[in-house]
Amino acid sequence: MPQLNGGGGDELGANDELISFKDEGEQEEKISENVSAERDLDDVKSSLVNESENNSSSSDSEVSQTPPRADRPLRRQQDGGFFKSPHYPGYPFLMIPDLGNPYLSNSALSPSARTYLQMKWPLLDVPGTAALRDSRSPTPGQLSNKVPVVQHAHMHPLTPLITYSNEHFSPGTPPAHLSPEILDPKTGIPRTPHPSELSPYYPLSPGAMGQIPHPLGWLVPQQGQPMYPITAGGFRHPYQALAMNASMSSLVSSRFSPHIVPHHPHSLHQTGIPHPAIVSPAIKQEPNGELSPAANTKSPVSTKKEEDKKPHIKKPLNAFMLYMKEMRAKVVAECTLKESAAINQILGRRWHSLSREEQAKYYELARKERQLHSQLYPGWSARDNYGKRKKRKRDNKTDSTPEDFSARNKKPCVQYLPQEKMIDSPASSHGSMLDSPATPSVALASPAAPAPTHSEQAQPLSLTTKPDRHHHFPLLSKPSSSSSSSSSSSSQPTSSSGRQSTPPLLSRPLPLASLHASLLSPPSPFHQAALHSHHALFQSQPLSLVTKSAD
DNA sequence: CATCCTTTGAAGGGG
DNA sequence: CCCCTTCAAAGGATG
Repeated sequence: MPQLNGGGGDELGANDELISFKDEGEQEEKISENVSAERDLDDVKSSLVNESENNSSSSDSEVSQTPPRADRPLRRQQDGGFFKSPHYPGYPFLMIPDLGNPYLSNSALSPSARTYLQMKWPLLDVPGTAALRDSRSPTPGQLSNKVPVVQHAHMHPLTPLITYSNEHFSPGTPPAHLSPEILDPKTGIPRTPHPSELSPYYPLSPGAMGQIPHPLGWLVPQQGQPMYPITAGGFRHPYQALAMNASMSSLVSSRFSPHIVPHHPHSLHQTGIPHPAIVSPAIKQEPNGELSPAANTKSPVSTKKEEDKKPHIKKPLNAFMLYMKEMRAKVVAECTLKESAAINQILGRRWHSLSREEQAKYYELARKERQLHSQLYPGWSARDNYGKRKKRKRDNKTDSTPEDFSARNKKPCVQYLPQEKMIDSPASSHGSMLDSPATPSVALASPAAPAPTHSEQAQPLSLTTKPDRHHHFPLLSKPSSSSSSSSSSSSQPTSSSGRQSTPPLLSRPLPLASLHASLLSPPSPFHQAALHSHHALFQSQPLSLVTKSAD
C-alpha cells in the first residue's frame, strides 16, 4: 500500500493516482473518471502486493521469467540480425538524420549530462572525416584537439528531451556515406534542433528541467560528426556517428580518456576511441569523478593492470533504459518523488503505455547502440561485466517483501502537474509529436506501425502488465512485453513464432527491402492479433482491477 | 560509504 | 530449449 505512491501513474491520470494513493478505497470513484489512471495506481499497488505475495509464497521464478522470456525471442533475431549482419544499410541512415538533432540539444542539460558533457564534448566534436581517417589511430591528442561542439550547447536544452523523434527512423538518409554529408561536422553542427523535436511540452522547470539531460540528446551532437573517431579501419563510420546513444554518451562522458580506452583485449578499440561505455575499472561507472582527469591519469599508470584486463565497458542500453534516461527528468519534474525506484516504476508503466511505434523508436535506438557497441568492442561480452556490481542481494528481494517497499516508497508523487494528464496520455501521444505523423519511417522501423490504434489501448495494458505477468498472462513472454503480453492471447503467432518475429517488433533489423515489404504488408498477423488482444485486455482490465481491488 | 531499490531489456550460463 | 541470473541508469533511502 504505502509504497509507491510515487509510482502514481502519470500517464493516465496522474491526479487520480495521487489521490488514489491516498485512499485506495476511493479508487472506484476515480475509476469512473479514468480507468486507466486507476489502474496505474492499482497496478502499482497490486504490483506491490504481488511482490509481497510472490515473495512470500511464490518463487521468484515467476517474476524473473516473464521479462526474460520476452527478451529472448527478440534477442535472437535481433542479435543475429544486427551483429551478424554486417551491414544494415538501413540503420545508419535512419539514425543519422534524426539523431543528430534530437541529441544535440540537450546536451548539456542534465545533471548527468553536465558531468558528461565536458568529457563528451571534446570527443563529440571530433570532425567526422578526420576522425574517420584517424580512426585507426586516434590518438588522444587528436581527440583532445577536437573542439567541443559548442553549437550543441547552444541548442535548446529542451530539444534533447525529445530525443526520439520519428526522424530517427526516417529512411531517407543516404547510406553509408551519410556520414560525410550529414555527419559532416559542419553540416551536422549546423543542424539545429528542429522545433518539432524540441519538446515543447516539457513542463519542466528550467531549473530542474534544464539540467535534464537527455542522455539521448547528447547523442545527437555526435551524430553530427562522428564522435567516434573510430573507424574506418575496423568500424564503420556510419554507425559510429549514429551510434551515439545514451550509453555512448555516457560512456564517453564517463571518462574514458584516451588512455583508458587503450586497448581492450577483446575489444580492440585500438581506435582509441573512447566509447562512452568504457569506464575505467576502478572508477566504475560514474562515480563522482568521472571527469576527473586524475582518474584518467591515474588509471593509466597504476591501474594498468586493471585496464589491461579491461576497461569496464558498460553494457549498451536497452530500449527501456534509453527511454528511462530520456524521460526520467520529465517524471521527476512532474512529481516530487526523486527516488529512482519510484520513478522507475512510473517509467515502467509509461513504457507499457507507449504505443508500439513509440517503443519502436527506442528499440531501434537500442539496436543501434548494440550495434555500435559491438563494433566498438567486438570481443566484449556482457559477461565481462559480471561481478562488477557487487550487489546482487536483490534476490532477496523476493524475500525482501513489501515492507521494504513501503518504507522506501514513502514519498508520494506528490503532485503531478496538472498537466500531467496531458502528459500521460499524451505522453504516448506526445510522442505523437514525434511520431505522430508517424512517419512511414517509423512504421518501417517498427512493425508497430500497424498499431496506431494500439497506443491507446496499449496504455490500459500497461496497467495490467505487471500484474498480468503473474496472473493472467504467464505466457506473455512477449518481448515487447506490453504488446506482446497482450499477445498472449494473440499468441497465435504462436508463442514460439511470435516471439521471434516480434521481438520488439521493430527491432529486427530488416534489410531495407524487407522493411519496405514490412511496411507494405502488415507486420505480421501477430500484430493484429496483438491488437485484438489489446482490446481484450483493455476490457478485461477493468476486471482485473476489480479483482485486484477485490483482493 | 556502499548498497538497495526499481524498471525493462539483453545476454549468458546452466539444467 | 527453457529458466535463471546479472547488468545497464539513476538517485534517494538505508545500513
